[in-house]
Amino acid sequence: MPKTKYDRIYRDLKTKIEAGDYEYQELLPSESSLINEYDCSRNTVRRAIAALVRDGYVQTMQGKGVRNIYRPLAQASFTLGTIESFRESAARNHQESSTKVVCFAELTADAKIARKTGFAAGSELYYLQRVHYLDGKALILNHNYFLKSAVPGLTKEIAENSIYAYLEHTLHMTIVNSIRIMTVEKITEIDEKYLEVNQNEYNCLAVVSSHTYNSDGVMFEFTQSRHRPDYFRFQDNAVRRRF
Amino acid sequence: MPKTKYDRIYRDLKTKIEAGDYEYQELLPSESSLINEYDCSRNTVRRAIAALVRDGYVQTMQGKGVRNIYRPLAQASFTLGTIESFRESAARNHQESSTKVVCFAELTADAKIARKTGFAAGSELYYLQRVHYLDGKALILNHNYFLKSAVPGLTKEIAENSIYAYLEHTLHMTIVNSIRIMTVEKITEIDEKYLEVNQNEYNCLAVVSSHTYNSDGVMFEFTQSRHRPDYFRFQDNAVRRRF
DNA sequence: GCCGATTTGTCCGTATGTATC
DNA sequence: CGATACATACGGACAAATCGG
Repeated sequence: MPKTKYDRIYRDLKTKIEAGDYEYQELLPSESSLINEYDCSRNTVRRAIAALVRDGYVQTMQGKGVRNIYRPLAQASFTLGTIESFRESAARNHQESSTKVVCFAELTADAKIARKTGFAAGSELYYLQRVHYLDGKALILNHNYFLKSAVPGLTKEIAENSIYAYLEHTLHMTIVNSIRIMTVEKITEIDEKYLEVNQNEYNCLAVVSSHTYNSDGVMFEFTQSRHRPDYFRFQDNAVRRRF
Repeated sequence: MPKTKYDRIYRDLKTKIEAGDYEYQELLPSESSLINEYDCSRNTVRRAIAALVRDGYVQTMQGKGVRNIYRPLAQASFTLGTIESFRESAARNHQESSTKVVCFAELTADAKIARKTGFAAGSELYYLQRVHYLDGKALILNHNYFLKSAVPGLTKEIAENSIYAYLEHTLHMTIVNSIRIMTVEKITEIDEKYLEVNQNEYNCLAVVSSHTYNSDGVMFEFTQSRHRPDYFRFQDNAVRRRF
């Protein structure tokens, strides 16, 4: 599966760390021994290690070595920094997932929708409402807007499964990056209807709005994900920039 | 100020992009012309560009070039992926900030605190409650726990200003990374007291819990930041991993 | 305190592959 | 098809930090 050399090394080390091959705080093998082990250049090893640093798995110390700081998560959570479909993060957390399409429509963006989504007014769009279930519980209500010209042939059946699999494997689109904003908003009647939250308990929910781009540089998706507050959980590894 | 060559290039390009030197969707100069412009190797240019990709400023396209996708933010927000002190993000957003220490205590971690913070039971800790103000409004209630052995000599006066400045410039500590979890929690009386939120309007708030490590690999800080929901706003640029 | 060995950090040059135009 | 552009990979040199003798 790994297409490149550094990816193979990255995955191999990551698997070993997750399996507990290195103690918490233990040093990994030095770069030079990894070079021998994987029969590659120093740059290639360093690239794999840099990816582990970004993941929060290890930290590097000049003159000392590379330390394992990985701690298994106590609870399942979504991740920041990388794009994952709902199905993918469910699989990563070893959870059962399913998706129900409660609305599938085609529309033309008016001024209000344009302002809300960032698409140009007049754009032809698919508009979907989808509910994501994890281990049988309704957790997320998604409002998806897809640019029809970039995502032709979308159907309700595809949306019940994985839209991203359709984009990547059938349309051969390359998804590149997604700019996301997380906020907290008041709960609405629609939220209540699909997410079965008791307003007396929680009167707001977590909202993740995202603008997603493909390799042609076109923003092809705007999505607003409304998360049940009691199950909302995002994880992030932040690094200090030292310049 | 930039200590390395790739940092100088990174900052220079970033400044130009923010200043609007390149149109949205316009291509940046090719790697080879940047090599000439900055008189450096290809690796160095690529490293600077990789940092801009991570920031969500540009996207690279094999065979085509590097496209500017930077859009100035409509609203101020905190960032994910990088560690910023409250003062630093306020400055980035051109906002006035101040901090009030409402509790400064020293304590020894019992079993309950150990479970909550991740410090070993018996650890000597500083415990602080601080309220952060932005443009005069109380936005964040922070519960900080610092490991006394790693952060000696902390005082209320230091905490009123910038603890991170003290850590980095006085103690010469190197802050490396921070593992953060974002959740939504019910509002408490303490929150209400300091953040002046009307419970009828919002009965919950956004909580960011973080475990922060220094270059010795010790977790020296656990912080729970409780954000006023109506001003909570975090931004993230996620990339699709393509392997 | 010094020195040498080890380890990571920065930077360079080159070769080859792949995608675009 | 050739020229251009980014992607991967290799190898080498020197700097900076750490550690043990």
